[in-house]
Amino acid sequence: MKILIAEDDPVTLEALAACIENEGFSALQATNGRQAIQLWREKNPDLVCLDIMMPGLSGYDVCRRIRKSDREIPILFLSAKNQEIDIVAGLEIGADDFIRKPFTRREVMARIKANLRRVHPEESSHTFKLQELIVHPEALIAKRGDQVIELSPRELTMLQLLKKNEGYPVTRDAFLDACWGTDYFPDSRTLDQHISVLRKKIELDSANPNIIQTVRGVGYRYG
Amino acid sequence: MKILIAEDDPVTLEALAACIENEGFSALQATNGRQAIQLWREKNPDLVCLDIMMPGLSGYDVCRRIRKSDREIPILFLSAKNQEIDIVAGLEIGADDFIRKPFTRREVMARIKANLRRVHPEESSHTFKLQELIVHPEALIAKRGDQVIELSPRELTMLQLLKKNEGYPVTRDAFLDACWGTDYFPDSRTLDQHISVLRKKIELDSANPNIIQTVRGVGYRYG
DNA sequence: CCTTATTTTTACATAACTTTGACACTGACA
DNA sequence: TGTCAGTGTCAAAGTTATGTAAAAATAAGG
Repeated sequence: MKILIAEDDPVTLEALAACIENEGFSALQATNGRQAIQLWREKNPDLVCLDIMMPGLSGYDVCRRIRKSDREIPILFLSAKNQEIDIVAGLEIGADDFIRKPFTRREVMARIKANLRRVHPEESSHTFKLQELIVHPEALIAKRGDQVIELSPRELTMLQLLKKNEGYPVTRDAFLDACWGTDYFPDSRTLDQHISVLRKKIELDSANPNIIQTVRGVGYRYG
Repeated sequence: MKILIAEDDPVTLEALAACIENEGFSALQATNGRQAIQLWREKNPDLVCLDIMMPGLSGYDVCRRIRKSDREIPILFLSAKNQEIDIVAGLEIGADDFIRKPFTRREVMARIKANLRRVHPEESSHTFKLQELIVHPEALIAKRGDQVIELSPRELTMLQLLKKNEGYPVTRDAFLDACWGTDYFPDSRTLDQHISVLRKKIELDSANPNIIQTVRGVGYRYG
C-alpha cells in the first residue's frame, strides 16, 4: 500500500515517512507540488497527503489536478492554518480529510487508515510489521519488499502471537495453546518443525534467525 | 520508570516533578534544552516532556534531536496558553501528545500514563534493579544501559533470590533449594560454576564482582 | 477417488547448557 | 609461615533442548 506525502519542510516530511513506513506502508516523498503530481502519475499511490502551503503549486493545485483523473483516491490535507475557509475550499475541490498541525503520530496514522479503509475495506486494516517483513493477515501473505511469501493459517497465527508479545518470550505451551488449542498435544517436535519451516520462509538467513529468536528452555521471541 | 521534564520556569518544573514522583516515577529535571538532551543521553528516560518555549534550544529542537536516535520514545509537549502553536511548522510530527497550560495534575499524569502504556504495555510491574543493572523477569533479560543481557530461567531465579535477601547473605543451601529443588544435591562445584558464569554475564569486572559478593563459608550476597 | 497442500511424526544431527573433576588460589588460623 | 577448608574457573564429559530432512498421515479441493 503506497502513500504519497507532499510537504515542503524536509524534517516533517521525513518524520511522516518514518511513521508511515513503520506501519507497514510504503511512503512516496515529494517536497513540492510538481514532484507530487509526477510521483502520483508514476507510482499510482493508494492515498495522498498534501501540505497546503508549498512553494510553486499549492496542495490545492495538486488536489485539483489529481481529482481530474481520479475521483476516488483519498486525499488528506495537512494544514498549518486553522481558518474555516481552508476546509470549505478543500472540500469543494475534493479533499477527504484535514489534519491540522500540530498533529500527533497516532492521529495521522488513524486518519490515514480510516480513509484507506473507506476505499479498500478488506485490506490495510490489520497489516503489521516484523522488522522489514510486512504481514497481511487477510491475504495470508507476508512481503519483504517485492517478494511475496505465502503463509498458511497456522503460520500466520504464530506470527501474530509473536508480534503480540513483542519483546517477551512466547513459551512453547503458549504456542500450543494459541495455535493448536488447549486440548491438543502434538508430539514434541511439531512446534520446532513449524518454526523451522517458517524461518526458512521469512528469515533472510534461516541459520541465523533474526525475526524469530529461540529462548532456550522457554520458547521463542520476536524483538 | 524515568520521566524527563524540560521546563525553564523553575516553579512549574518543581511542581511537575513533584507530581511525577508522587506517582512512583522518577523525574529527571532540565531547565533548558541542552541539559534535556544531555540527561536524555545519560539517563535513558522512558518518556520526555518538553516545554516548547525555552531559552537556547527550544522544545522542538530537543524533540528533533531525540527523534534522530529514537523514534519510539513518547515525547509530550507543554505549551503556554496563548502560545502560537503553529508558528513552528516543521517538527510537530515527532510529538506524541500536547498538553496546554494551564494544566491540572490529573491531566498531566493521565496523559503521561496513557503514553507510557502505549510503549510499555505490561512492563514495569516486576522489573527490579541490582545496582545499575535492570532485570526484566518477564522478558528473561537484564539491561545495563543499552546493553541487553539474556538470562536463563535459572539465572533469573538466582538473581531474584539475591534481590529478595538484599543486604543479607544467601546460603549455599538456600540457593540449591530455591534453584534446584530440595531433593536434588549436585556435587560440590555446581553452584560455584553457575555463579561464575552469571558473574561473567552481569559484572563489569567479573574478577572483582560488585553485584554478587562472596561471603566465605556461607554463600553469596547482594548489597 | 485422486491430487495436492499441509500437518505431524520419526529419526538423527547439532547446539546449548549442566555437571563434574582437576587444579590454582585465597584467607583464616594455629 | 604452613596448613587447610572454601572458592574460582577451565575444560571435559554428560545431558537436554532444538534444528531439520524426509517419510507418513491428514485435510482440502476438485
